[in-house]
Amino acid sequence: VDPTIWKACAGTSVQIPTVDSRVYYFPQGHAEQSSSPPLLSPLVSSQPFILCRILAVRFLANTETDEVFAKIRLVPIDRSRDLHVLQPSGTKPNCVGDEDDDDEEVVSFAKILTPSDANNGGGFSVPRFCADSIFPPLNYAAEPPVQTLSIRDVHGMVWEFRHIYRGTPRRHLLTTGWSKFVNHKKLIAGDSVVFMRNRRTGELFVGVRRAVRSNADCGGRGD
Amino acid sequence: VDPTIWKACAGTSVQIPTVDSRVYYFPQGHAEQSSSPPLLSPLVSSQPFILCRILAVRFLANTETDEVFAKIRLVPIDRSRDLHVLQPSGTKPNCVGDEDDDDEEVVSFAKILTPSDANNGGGFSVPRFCADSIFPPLNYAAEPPVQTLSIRDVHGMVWEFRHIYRGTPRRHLLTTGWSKFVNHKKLIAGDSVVFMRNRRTGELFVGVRRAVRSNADCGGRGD
DNA sequence: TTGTCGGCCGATCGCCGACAA
DNA sequence: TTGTCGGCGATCGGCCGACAA
Repeated sequence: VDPTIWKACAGTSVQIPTVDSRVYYFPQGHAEQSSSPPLLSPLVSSQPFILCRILAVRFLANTETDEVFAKIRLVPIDRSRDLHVLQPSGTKPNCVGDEDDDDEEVVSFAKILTPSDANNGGGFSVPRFCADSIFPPLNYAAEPPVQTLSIRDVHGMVWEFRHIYRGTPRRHLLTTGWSKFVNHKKLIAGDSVVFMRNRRTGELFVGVRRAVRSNADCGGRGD
Repeated sequence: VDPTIWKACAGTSVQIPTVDSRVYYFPQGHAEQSSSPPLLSPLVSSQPFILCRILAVRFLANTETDEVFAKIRLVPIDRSRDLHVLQPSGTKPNCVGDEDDDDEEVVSFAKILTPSDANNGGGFSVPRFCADSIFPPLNYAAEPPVQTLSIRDVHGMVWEFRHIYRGTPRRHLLTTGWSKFVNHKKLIAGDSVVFMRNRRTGELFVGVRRAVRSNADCGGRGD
């Protein structure tokens, strides 16, 4: 996944350290968060934290859920032992050297899906700011102003959406194509979509953030 | 899976040897047919065939495809080494001692699905013989004669079908419920369904046989 | 006897403006 | 500005008899 798109999908609360920077690795925290706890030697897991150098960072996305995550390869600074570490998105090692490398070549906008966006007649209310700053300008002379957007997801798959400006009062909507997207990505109210535009090329991208579900939200809906 | 139901699903061309009978095990054939070739010691795989005794037979069904298969545990007769062997349905070891244990407590009928059965308006043409010999008799005094059949698949899941006798000329059809079954089992024209009735209890069962697809049939339809 | 077709009816999908928060 | 609602037209699923193989 392109790192800039990846960062826009992950959001600004996620900071990934750069290669060669130094971080503290917390074995305990890694074991608690990982679905498949890492195999660590007792020597490693007995330490509360270990100063490491970052060898490599890979920006990835889950094939099924579209959720972004990074694989960060660490090497202890006082030892030569090599570790593979899976770093869940939304968390980060405590960075010692933190470099902000924001070139802002991608502008993005995120919206939490309302029940109407996720459930009802297959439409999406586009906030005015998103339509103005992300989508190509409509021809407002036309009646109604309408265009078809081709938007790439993190896998490179292209989705088409009918973008129309209508209703009284006027508002921006995504209609045809939206419902298929929601169903395919299994989005529900509370999840977020992220629309992005590359400032240079004008290319559009769409990402997905799943809502953090508390146990209470998980009832019913077994399939 | 109940062995009698299993056998009806597999069809008469499949013969599974009984426990304690002796068979020849062909390592080469096993390796060629298995999707995950067995790990065999060179001593075993270098032999063309090995006389074995059958320790245990388990009748199973694939959770996704409903296809039946058996796990047969063998032990070489001249050695004490123990092997786990997956026996694909539709093939069999060459039986030395073959016992036919058919008590015929289940009567079955198989039909290859026509395009109309699989694709069109959600109906299934029930061959007269199947309706007469497998399904409970309809009340032909009613207009139209109709009943709801509750039929169990190999996993024990119950499916409901509306069985009606109508049209000119009259014929047996499965209507409501059939389409859901076809979609859930991902059946296409050329596949078969097997209807079974337990003579003693009258209980109904339904099984599925996938058509053997040549490479030419596999084009398109990627999902 | 049974495979396929066109007709037709009802359910669902999804686009729409109205309205209010 | 935008979330939700009811209306309604188009589409689709699926039940039907006709007809022919």
